[in-house]
Amino acid sequence: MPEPKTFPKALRLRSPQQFANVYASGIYAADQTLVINLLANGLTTSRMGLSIPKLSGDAPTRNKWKRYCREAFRLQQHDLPVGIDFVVRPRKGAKPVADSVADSLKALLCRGASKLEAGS
RNA sequence: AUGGUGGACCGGAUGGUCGCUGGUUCAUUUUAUGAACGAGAGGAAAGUCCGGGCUUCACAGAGCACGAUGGUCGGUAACACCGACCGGCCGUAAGGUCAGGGAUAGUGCAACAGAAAGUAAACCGCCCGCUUGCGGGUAAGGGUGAAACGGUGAGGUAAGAGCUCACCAGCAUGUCAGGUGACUGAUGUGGCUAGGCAAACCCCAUUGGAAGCAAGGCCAAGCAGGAAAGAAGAUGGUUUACCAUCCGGGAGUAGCUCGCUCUCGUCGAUUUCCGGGUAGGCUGCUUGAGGUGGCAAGCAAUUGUCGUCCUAGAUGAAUGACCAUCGUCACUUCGGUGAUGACAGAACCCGGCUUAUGGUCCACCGCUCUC
RNA sequence: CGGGGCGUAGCGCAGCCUGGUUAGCGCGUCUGGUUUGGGACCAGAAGGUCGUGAGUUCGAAUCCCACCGCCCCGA
Repeated sequence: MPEPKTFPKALRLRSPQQFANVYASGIYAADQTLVINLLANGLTTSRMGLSIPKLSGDAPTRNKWKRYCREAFRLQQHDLPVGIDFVVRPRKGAKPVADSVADSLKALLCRGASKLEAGS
């Protein structure tokens, strides 16, 4: 029986306070596609927040970013490190492509998790 | 076939798997979780350029100021929108386009050139006089300019001139006919010339209260106040606390004045400055000038009536990903292969306008060729 | 949702309100002079769709309208 690949509200960051905490940690990882800020949350699951600025493009383009990021997290969530709050934002100038977003998310989270352990 | 003009429509369809948002029902039931069912971006959702609905501000009352609109008639909840018609301009035409009221209400503007740029004016020229350079007459001719105070002909004269006359153009004004009207057609009179720019100020007519769903209403939670400035009282009723009138101060009526409302008059309204708390939930929130089909009225915009349908409500913010079949397009070795797009994403809701953009169809016009 | 401002030479600005004759100023660039050479200095030159498109006017950077881009406020 495979684990359910859902994405309810409990797996999202929803308040300005949560976002501020993540940014305050100062730990991040980046590549050609994405930039991710991380913070250990002490829970058994990871939670994702999205920050798509106006510079990323017009409204349809920003929607694409959000949907690709959510899809990437939903489908891969059981292969990713747990107990992390993180905020995803697109790299300046990058184009929203589904495959590269998924690869980038996984690689950056693994890298960020090891950084968190090293820091603590 | 080719070039053009105007208009209408569409914005892929069906099924499956995994997700997301909110709705209804059921189950567990403290929050919540699960299951089933059915719903889930646009023609422009955009720009925010107009007009409304709705809500609040307490009165929306007057005058001034400020803004908007500007052919006529109609449509509409309303408009700067739409329809029909009238007039000017552009186009061979189909058609397009126009802030399209007023220049004898007033003030103003016109560089350079040119003699002169607006109650006209004499540079050259023409004519007369005296005389070798001036005085007078003259707007027919030259030249300048975007624009120069009507055109043609005849009379007239020293030379000329609407100086006079005829016709034409144009202006003002009256009558008749048609039209609801803008206006059109015909005709008379006047005086011979009145120029352009009001997207220059302005005048005229019509019209506009302001702010916006972060409006507004309800609930929960939470905190701490301090400093400075600061007006004028009087009379009457009279159970020393209120009421009434006058006077004065302040606030509101997002410009000013009046008016109106509220409030205070030393036990201190109010204003300014510093500091402190909250940034949660519910509601407004989707059934509406609503869509769609028939019939009727109207040239049309649109309206009436009957039937039928219920069709997004998010809030770190849903509407997505993959697969199959069909459709469409491109390439093609006719087996297939590839693409499935362009502009673009609801945030209180409608009516328009503007801008962006892929395609299909229809009607009409010009030219050439063929039958 | 509401309000305001800007766009002119490579850069920073003026001119716009009140339309007109060659669209100016500073820095920078180029050429020449001066110097052994450079800098500084002196002389001269080049460089402009006035954001885009329509309109009003004889004439538009200027007035009017629409659009594009950028910036800043308020709730």
